[in-house]
Amino acid sequence: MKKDSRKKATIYDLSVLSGSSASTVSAVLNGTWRKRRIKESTADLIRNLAEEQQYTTNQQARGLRSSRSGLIGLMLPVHDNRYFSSMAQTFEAHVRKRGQCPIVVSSSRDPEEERQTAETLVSYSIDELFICGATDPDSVHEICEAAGLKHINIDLPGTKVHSVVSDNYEGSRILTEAIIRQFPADNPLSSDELFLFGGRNDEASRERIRGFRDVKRELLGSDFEASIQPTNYSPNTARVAFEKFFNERQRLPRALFVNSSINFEGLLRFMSNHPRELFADLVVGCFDYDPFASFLPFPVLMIRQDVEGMITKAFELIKEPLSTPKVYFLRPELVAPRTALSGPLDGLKDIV
Amino acid sequence: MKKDSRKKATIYDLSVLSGSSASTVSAVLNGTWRKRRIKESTADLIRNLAEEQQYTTNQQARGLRSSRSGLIGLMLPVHDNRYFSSMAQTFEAHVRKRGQCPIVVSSSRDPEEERQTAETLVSYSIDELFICGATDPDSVHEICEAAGLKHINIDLPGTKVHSVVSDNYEGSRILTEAIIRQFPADNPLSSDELFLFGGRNDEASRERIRGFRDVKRELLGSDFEASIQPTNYSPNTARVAFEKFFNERQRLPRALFVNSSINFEGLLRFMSNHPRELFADLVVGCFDYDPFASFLPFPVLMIRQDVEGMITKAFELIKEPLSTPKVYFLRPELVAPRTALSGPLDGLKDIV
DNA sequence: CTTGTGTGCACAATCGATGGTGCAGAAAAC
DNA sequence: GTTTTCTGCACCATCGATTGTGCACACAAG
Repeated sequence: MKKDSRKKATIYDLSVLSGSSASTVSAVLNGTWRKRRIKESTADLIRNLAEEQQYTTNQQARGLRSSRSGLIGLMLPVHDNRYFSSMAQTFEAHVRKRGQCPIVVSSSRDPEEERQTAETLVSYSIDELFICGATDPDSVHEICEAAGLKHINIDLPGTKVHSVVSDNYEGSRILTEAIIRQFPADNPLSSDELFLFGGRNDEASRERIRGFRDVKRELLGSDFEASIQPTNYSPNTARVAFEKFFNERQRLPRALFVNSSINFEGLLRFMSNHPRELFADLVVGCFDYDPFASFLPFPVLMIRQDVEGMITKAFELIKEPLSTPKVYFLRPELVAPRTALSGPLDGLKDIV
Repeated sequence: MKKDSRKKATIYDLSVLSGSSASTVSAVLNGTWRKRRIKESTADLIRNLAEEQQYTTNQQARGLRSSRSGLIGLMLPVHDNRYFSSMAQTFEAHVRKRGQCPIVVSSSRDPEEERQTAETLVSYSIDELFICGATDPDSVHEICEAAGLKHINIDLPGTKVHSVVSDNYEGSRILTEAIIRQFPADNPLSSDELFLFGGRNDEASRERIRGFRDVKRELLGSDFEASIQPTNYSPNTARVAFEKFFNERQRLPRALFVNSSINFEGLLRFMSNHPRELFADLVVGCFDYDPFASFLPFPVLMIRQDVEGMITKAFELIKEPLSTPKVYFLRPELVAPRTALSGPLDGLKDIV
């Protein structure tokens, strides 16, 4: 029987019902009651009433008082992509395990939007912020710093706090080498037949390009300026780049290093305008893993970044007092063509 | 010059600095100052100070007082899937446009977790809740109702408030028919060669199954009980179902209707254990669109649900006073094989 | 010079929880 | 029987904003 079934019960309601003070109710319900020497029986009474009244604590009030909220934020560039959505999925599982509330927000890789998003999150007194793939992590840092908000960089490193990123150089080397080895000895790939499309001037792309170039030089003897075709992380810009390439030479390279599944979608758009024969002998390496992409008609070598590892490491590091900011590298994994890996969804129990 | 550059400025700080009262500062900063007949010059002064002090309003305090938070929630089954992640992406764009803060949370299709998630969101006084793909929307409704929280169902309908869902029956008919027409007249598909895998006993699956059966009977003359193989929304359960089918008959059906891209991942897992020749003549229809899936080696017909339309409609409906709960159907779209559609990411400005 | 009408703002209660402090009564020590 | 030590809890300020109310002063009307 709620007094007013319309509005939520507060500790004051329970205080009246139980005959104790609001502070006693509060202590009982937030677990500090032993410290306050509340009788077991009083606690029981209050807990029962709370149950009966369907009491839940008002987190805004609690947060206001304690300047903490129980919210843990993850800032992503975008949602709609298997890499970032698995990041979100994995992040949520970790936060839930700690009994807190995950809040995932995207900021479109726009530095201004990143800052605004951070400001917004700060204004809700979130407890920690995981900054994933931010274009300008350091200015997000300033905002967090000013608010005394713990934070950490994932995927793209910053210089002000610890970062957890993929070992993009090594991953890129592995991928580039695998692409090259995909070709038979009697008809090997030559340097001018392997191009990298996608990415932009961020740390990840730079490292991948470096790995790509190094391996090309080591295994194919040389590289050349035009083998890198940055397109930004946009499907459409990538599509345009492929079209342009194709229009100029009437063919695609024999092998492509595609710098993210988002750019790979640009290749798909290109493909939809061209006959499938054009891709019969193509070999693609993609820095990112997408299960469907792995089964395309041509060999697709993929790099799966260690999302679970990054999140785990980030959770460890975020609580550490900041010494000098370090960057932790996690080695990503090469995924052979036609491979369906399990993902964060497999951790969920099957509901029938 | 902040007084204490460490802690955030409050209206009281600005009140001291400006020589006005806190209520004046508050009114100026939240826009109600004209109503309160504050002088333009006072307002200017305060706004400048706010800027200077990098004031941002504490949303917890504001929310506590006004029992609103500016947070708009979206509850998803899972993140890691193109359908739901595009839902999140689209939702965010809409919420941002309204100047509010999106918060996206997943609840694993677990009714208990759905309820808990709803409780949590309620305790943060979120302003509206979009319930997407919930297993038990009606008990989430109870929670929202009790808290006076506006809410709406998306993707899977409830009976207590308005719902916006795909026209699954019609979509399924379109898809089934397209699968059948994919086969040539001289070697047409027969009823016993077309199976539906995936889904479970939810409204969407039931409607899709109904459409599937109706079209089979209309175009192929008959249907049979075993043509439906529910597997739950789990990649692995789907894989097992395919394995079982294959072990029993040493082949796959000529054509498959796969009831969600999640189940399609189960087919991928099956594929990775079998030679590609096995799939040379396969035709797959999938209820969900994924750009990479569309380019697999065999023809993949896909249904793209109108995410943008659903979100838009949901935003319209959620503010309407509740008459009798209605279900709004949005017709999904058939996507031909090898089609790369643009998505919510294309709306973002290109940052270089 | 008084009454009336605006203008421009300050005051104070309030939202719901937290946590420091203090106090009454019981039990234990002397 | 008095003093000390525990128990068990109540009181109250506080977090930072919002908002209804009221008041002082200026100016116009009568």
